Amino acid sequence: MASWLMKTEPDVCSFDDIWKAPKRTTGWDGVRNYQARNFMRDQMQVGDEVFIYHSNAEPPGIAGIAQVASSAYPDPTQFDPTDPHYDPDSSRESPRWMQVDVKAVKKLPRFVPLDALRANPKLAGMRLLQRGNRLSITPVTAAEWRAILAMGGV
DNA sequence: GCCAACGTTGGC
DNA sequence: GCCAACGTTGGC
Repeated sequence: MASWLMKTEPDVCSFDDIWKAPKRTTGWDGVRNYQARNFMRDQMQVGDEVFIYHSNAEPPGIAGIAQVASSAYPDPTQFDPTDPHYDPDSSRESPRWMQVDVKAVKKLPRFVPLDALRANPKLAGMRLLQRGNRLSITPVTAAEWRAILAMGGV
């Protein structure tokens, strides 16, 4: 089983929003980056564990644990001209953008802020923390996963 | 609101 | 295929 970190802006969709959604599950739509799409399409498996990270937040950081709840399927927002993520160059015959479903599993007893992640030497190599990283979906190693769980009080 | 970093686009 | 221009991300 693989582990991942997925960024979301809590003003748009927070961990609590996923928790409160029907079946605690939401479609992870709106990804418009090929590398992130390829992670979902080619590598994610149902049951993979996911940290939900709040970006553009005060403070930014990891709020909870989720799991991948579906394999990848076409993101419907790419076909909707009224949606901000509409992509006129995509087609239903050959969809460009994919999404997975994500199910909330557990809120971390302690929110783990970005500055705490940066301060932990065990996480020095973490993809999220590398200079200039903007990727909204990144792999998490088993050691990183364990270290962050401990920081979050699990 | 600023701006560094990065991905994408499109002219050539 | 190069690369300048542009748009976006996301911490601060």
